Amino acid sequence: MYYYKILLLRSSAPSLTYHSQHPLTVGSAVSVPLKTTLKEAVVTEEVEKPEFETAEIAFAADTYYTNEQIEIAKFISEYYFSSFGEAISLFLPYRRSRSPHSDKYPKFSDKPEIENGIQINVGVGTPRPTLTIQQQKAYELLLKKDKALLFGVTGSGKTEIFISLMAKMLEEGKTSIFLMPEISLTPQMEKRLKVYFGDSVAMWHSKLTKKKKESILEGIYSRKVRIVAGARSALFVPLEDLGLIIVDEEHDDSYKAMTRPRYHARDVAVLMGQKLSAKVVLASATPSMTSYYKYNVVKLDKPYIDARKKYTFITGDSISSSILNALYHNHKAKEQSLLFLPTRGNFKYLYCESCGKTHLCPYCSVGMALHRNHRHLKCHYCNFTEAIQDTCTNCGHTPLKSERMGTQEAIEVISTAIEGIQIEQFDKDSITTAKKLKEALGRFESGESNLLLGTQMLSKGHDYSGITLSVVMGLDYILGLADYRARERAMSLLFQIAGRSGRAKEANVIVQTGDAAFFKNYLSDYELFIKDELAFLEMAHYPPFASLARILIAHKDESKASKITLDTVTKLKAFEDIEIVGHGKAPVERIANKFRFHILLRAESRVPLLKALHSVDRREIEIDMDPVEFS
DNA sequence: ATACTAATATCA
DNA sequence: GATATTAGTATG
Repeated sequence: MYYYKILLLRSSAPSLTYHSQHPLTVGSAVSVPLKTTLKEAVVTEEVEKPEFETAEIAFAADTYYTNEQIEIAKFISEYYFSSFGEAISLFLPYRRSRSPHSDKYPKFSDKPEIENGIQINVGVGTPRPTLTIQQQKAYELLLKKDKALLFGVTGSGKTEIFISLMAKMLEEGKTSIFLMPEISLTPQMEKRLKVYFGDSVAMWHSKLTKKKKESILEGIYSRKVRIVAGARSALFVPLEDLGLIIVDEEHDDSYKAMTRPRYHARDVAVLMGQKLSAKVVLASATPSMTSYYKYNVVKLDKPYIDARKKYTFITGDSISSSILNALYHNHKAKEQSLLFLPTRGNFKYLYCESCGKTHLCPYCSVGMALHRNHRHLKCHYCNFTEAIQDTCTNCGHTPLKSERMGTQEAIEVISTAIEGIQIEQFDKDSITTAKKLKEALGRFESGESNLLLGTQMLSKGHDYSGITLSVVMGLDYILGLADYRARERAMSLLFQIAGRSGRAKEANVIVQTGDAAFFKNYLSDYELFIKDELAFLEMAHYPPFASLARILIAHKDESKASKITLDTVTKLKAFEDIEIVGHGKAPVERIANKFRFHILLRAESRVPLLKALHSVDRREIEIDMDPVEFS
């Protein structure tokens, strides 16, 4: 009889011991009886016969998790504070060879052309895009590096480089993973990749049907699929001989998982590359401060000088007459426009209409939030509270504004003002399915609609070549968020949205902000912004110059939530090498009838943070390492 | 995580 | 006192 410790998938239960008639290998996927049902689990360790009675492992699947997968899952569970069962569930297991007798599953170096009698797409026939001199240079630089950040403005042709790299991998008998931040971006990319890779490429994301997933997995197992492209979850597919991981739009916060395990796909990709000796390429037109600071930067310049955009800065916070005017004239000229509004959040911040500055906490250099009950202002970091201000501390302007407009309202205003304008609403509320996305983009491309109006969704990757006018609203709101990356978020957003327009023709960009000087400074050079911002982050002790963790406490009983928060803070105070930046009610005080509190922690490096956090009782709190969301 | 059990609140 | 709701605990 053999005894094994097993861990339940998608469970935070501790490891349990079961027995088996037959020997099993560590990593094997198994099914075990627990209470009344069968559960999926993983064999993690062989052990001696224990004191207590054990149940028998029901059956072993023909799939298994590799040592590397187990190691990475261990890292994820320890670093991001999830159970191992939750972490390993991210991965899809490999499948054992179906032919146990001819058990030579040759590595590609042996005889790459034929595998189980199937001809695989290899080498010679792989078509490749023609690269410009700039692209070729970047491509060759990337080939030499284990990991690097490809920094290239929109329209500089990063995708051709990705395709060349993946083609190169294909020729070497290696596979590739290509990550993009949003499911909605996959159809467009699929079209481009299929041209070069045909059936060797498969698109993967969490919304695929079970059937579709199975069919793709079959392709992966049979080595027909050699490239998997898709959203976050594509990082965990069981590709053999992985040679390359590309993380496109690496600055995008969608790579950070918002549910447990709260991992950051970009960071896990880098770790995975290291573990599997696969190349990692991060890419963006507006790289994150962290990646720019941490990795080798390969710059990709545009083959021509981009002088096609004219920026106009206006103040205000609503759809003003100048915006309506510009939209009207563009519409009259039978041209297409784009209008951006930030997502409507739950919170309002005080800002000055005149100079654009947000009213800041005197201790934290973050925006003071106007509280729901409207009776006071509060800093979400240190809990500092003060009376509502009426006058701008920066320029003396009175009164301060706190209004914000949502997409729906904007559409009403514009369609009333401009007769006959067809507006395409482009946000999470209206674009709920791939079909709706396709239809909306289709209507816009065909010219059926004239104005694309939406939220962050507009900034992500879609190519709207015909746009000649972009209006960017609400940047002041983003600048004023209680988030140490508020400036980065506002700046990258502006660059991303501006990058969507004027690809084919000359374009106007209207930017509504009270702080035009800040944006103007950097319009022609995002790298200059990065350098200045990094200096700020270093001075203010924020990542990448410090490590952050956020603790979330949610409980139906407000006093209980408060007590857990305070107890945790007390425990953490014993650790001298970590700093409790602040604690108190979370900006969104109540979700799903639960009261929410939070604690923000900071340390020089991740090590003391992890040490302290592993010592506290984690049953009633949720730990978010390297947080990107503070609501 | 989830099933099960003990503890406690709710109600006629 | 019976039942509904919640808190606590063991699972092999």
